Amino acid sequence: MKSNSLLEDLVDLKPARVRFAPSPTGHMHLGSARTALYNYLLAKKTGGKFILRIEDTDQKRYVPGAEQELIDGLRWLGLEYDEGPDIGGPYGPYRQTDRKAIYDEYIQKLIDKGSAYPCFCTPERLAAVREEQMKNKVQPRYDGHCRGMDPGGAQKRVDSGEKHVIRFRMPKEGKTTVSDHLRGEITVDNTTLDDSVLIKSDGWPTYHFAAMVDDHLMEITHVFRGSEWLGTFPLHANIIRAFGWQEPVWVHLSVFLKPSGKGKMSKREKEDAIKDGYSIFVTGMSELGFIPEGLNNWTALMGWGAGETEDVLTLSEMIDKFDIDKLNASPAAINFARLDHFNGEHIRRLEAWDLAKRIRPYLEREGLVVDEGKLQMIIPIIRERLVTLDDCVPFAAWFFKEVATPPAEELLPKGMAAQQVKQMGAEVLEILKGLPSFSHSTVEEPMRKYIEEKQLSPNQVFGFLRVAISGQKVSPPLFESMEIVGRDTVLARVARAVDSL
RNA sequence: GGCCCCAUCGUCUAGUGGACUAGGACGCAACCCUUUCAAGGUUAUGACCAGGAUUCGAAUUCCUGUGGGGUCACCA
Repeated sequence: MKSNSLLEDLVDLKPARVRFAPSPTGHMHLGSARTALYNYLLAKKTGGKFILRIEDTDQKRYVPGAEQELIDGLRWLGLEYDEGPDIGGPYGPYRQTDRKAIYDEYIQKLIDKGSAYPCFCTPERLAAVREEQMKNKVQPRYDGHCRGMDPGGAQKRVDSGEKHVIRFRMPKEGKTTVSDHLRGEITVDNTTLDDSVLIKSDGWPTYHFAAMVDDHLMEITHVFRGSEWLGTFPLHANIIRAFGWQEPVWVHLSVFLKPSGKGKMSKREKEDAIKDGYSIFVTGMSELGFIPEGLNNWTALMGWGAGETEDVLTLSEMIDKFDIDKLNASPAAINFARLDHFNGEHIRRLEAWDLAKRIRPYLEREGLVVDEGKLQMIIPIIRERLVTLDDCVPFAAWFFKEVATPPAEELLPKGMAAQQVKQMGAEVLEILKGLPSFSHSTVEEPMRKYIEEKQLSPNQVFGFLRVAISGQKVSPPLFESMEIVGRDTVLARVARAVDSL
């Protein structure tokens, strides 16, 4: 519920305890990155705590290495957490599989209160019931077979080791009203709610139970989660109310849609994204040359109206501006072109030494031996040309390796014959050789003078030199490049080009 | 299909009854700058889903429809 009463503003500014609670079942998705970011921003904004909790109660879906990837992803994004499985904290443990005793204790409390009950129905019976319901066009729901069982008798069967689950005893009458910070109040008829499973027959809790218990015990004040939880929101509220606990502020974030805006990313779109040089996973993004500053900025603004004008924001500016009242409830289509824009902007804002450090791996990945001094000199002439870090390869790789003699057709500027170019090259070479010093400023002037004398266009002379020296039609600015590769290399490559014509 | 959520330029968004001739950003187009590619600068195109209702006045409130999304597990 949007509110700007003074009282609620003050409440919002109390230090928040927020958590990012992923399950280690695969790669870290862009949507997760945004959820983590919003959590982080609110924690920093209010001077609160950002917590990482691993929700790994489903061993069937457990993916080895996924937890580490999550942690690495968070660190890479710059979203340091204050409490988590690998660093500990006063509310631990932070991995749900390490909290089994806690869930056992709390489910017993719920059973004792009469708000939960053991259910001995077999999966086969449940499937049959569901099938029958579907056939009769009624909504598939648990039929309450074990709901009315005598607690003492049920307990005996449990004690004897009979296989069972624990279900929530959902109120059968009335309505449940829940409140989402972005959407206001949502009221549903309790008849539409189900007696959901809280503890599975393997003894582990479901999300519904574990997350509610943990959020309470960890004193979570705000829950950011995807809108896919809206359907089970009333269930969660009822569980919390059955315990008599206080609810956190709920913020259900909208989902990311595929670029067309029609539906969420499918397998097909994920493959298309890869083909286009993008990814919907955080780790993929870093390999593709995106930087955390750019990625954070991009995801932050999908679902958040940060301001009227300035869109390029650093993490600390985001903390400054962050406001959960400004979050948007409508779904947002992924727009990779916008990511390019933010990434380029943030690359240009990096300190030269920082950019050099970040670019180096992409060059080395190409098998190049990168000289630090040279790299430093290259930064100023390529930085505004980079959209992603790996764009440095086409612009800068040639500085660090031998380049093959370009084919004649590449060497010839438009509308010039080979003989003419050969002569031009020879003349230019002579001028270059005669220069007392060799820097971008001492080279440019004589070159321009030559162009004027010969009534040539800059394109003709510079184009030839560019290809002769870099081996490419596109390069960073010519004279700065010449200075960096050095006089000897320039002379040798120009001479070689002239000879080849 | 039931239930729930959402609805402003192609996309992300600003907008909380009059300051809206609806603002910004990305993209697209044009021009300027220019040795290539960029970056930068200037300009242009471009939207309140539809219909009712409330009101002196609606992008903003309400209703209906339509469209889109989510969810209906012993997954999270």
